[in-house]
Amino acid sequence: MAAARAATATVTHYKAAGYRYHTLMNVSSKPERTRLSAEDWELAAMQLIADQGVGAVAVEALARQLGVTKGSFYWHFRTREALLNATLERWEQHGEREIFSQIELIADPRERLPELFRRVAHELQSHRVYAALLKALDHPQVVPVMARVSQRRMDFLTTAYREAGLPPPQALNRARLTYAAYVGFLQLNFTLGLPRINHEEFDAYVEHMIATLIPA
Amino acid sequence: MAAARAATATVTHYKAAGYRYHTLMNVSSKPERTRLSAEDWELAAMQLIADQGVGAVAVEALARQLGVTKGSFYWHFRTREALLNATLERWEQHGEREIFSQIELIADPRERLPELFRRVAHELQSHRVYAALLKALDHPQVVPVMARVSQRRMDFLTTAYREAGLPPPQALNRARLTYAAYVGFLQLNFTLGLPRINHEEFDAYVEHMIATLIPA
DNA sequence: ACCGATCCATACTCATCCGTATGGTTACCG
DNA sequence: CGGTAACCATACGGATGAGTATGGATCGGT
Repeated sequence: MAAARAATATVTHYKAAGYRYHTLMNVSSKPERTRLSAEDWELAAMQLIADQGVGAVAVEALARQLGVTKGSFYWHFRTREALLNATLERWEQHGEREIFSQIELIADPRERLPELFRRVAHELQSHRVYAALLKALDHPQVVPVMARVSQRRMDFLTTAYREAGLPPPQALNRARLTYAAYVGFLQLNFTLGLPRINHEEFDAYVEHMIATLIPA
Repeated sequence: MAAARAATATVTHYKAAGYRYHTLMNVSSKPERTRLSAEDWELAAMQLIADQGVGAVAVEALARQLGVTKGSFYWHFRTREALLNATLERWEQHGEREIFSQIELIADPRERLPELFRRVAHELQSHRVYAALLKALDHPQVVPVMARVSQRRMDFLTTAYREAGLPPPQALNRARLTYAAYVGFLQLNFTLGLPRINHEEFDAYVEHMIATLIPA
């Protein structure tokens, strides 16, 4: 009765850099399962959030996807809520280093903002979790996380605009405008699929953003 | 056994202008129920969407709020999906006339955009449904509606920017940027509650938007 | 080789919510 | 005033998903 296990196989870990690797690529042979850890559940949950939103994080569905049953889950986590919190916290930690570490290496403050825009624009796959979390703000667990993350990013933008020459009050408003444009863009694209903008036109849009929002 | 009826009373119809009026304001007296129509259910659903999102539209919850039972609902609608579709369609119809009818009366194209910005900014209560619908784009029923509405608004913005003097390609990109800023602003405010911006500072932000996005 | 700790499967309970069936009540019309 | 259609209540069935109980399997250390 231990069949129906290698059914849904493709796991494709979210940034599985350096983690334990027991993804099963084979089609219908032995599942070659390793035992799972709490981390595995969190990563799978994160992937699920990116693909289908926070609401899709159900323990039985996750268990099927990982090739186990609920029994495993409730050993690692006390409740579904606990998994969500752990996953969100992991995302918050991991996500901070993603952009800021790279950007702060750019010496010239004038070049920092355009470069930030271009990089963010071309790394969209990494922002799918953020977009999914935006749509889940009615869920009380995600609100504080998103509030912290958004605040930090806004602060970053504000100082960047100041360093680019804007007087403080304008810098704050420009940061608000920029961040709102970023958030809105996420929504209007890979959640709503507005007239699927193509590559070169997208680049033109990014350059237009830079020209409009960043002071010469 | 017909008690537990005047429990949840406050209905506060969404724009109940000219509709049948059987909202019960009294606290604990007779509910003075009139019989319901399909329209009543749609309005209540719309209110619920604005308050708690699309996912909260459950027929038994709605029935409780309206002081009836499911039996009523399934007389007016074949299914829950049907109610959602009807509600969304009603919103789409009703929402179109809301802004455009007023704005197109403004003769000078140069004044049209700033005026649009100011009005939209001060009528935020009316955009709560739109914000809730943005968070429900994983729900297949809302996607086509939002696609149509967003496309129409984008087109409106694009021609407005052209009339304000921008060359066509720039006008399109500026419209994209503006609309993204609008959408993002909705998210970051009454779903996420970022540092609750106050009134005068908010006006300053709107003027900053106008100065930044609208060509002199 | 054994044994305790770790990990997982099976089989439940319980709550929620959509939808159906059916009979009762209220309004309206001739 | 009587009857038909519109409206609603009650009581189901069935599906889903969270959480619990408990015993079996597996791993690591000694």
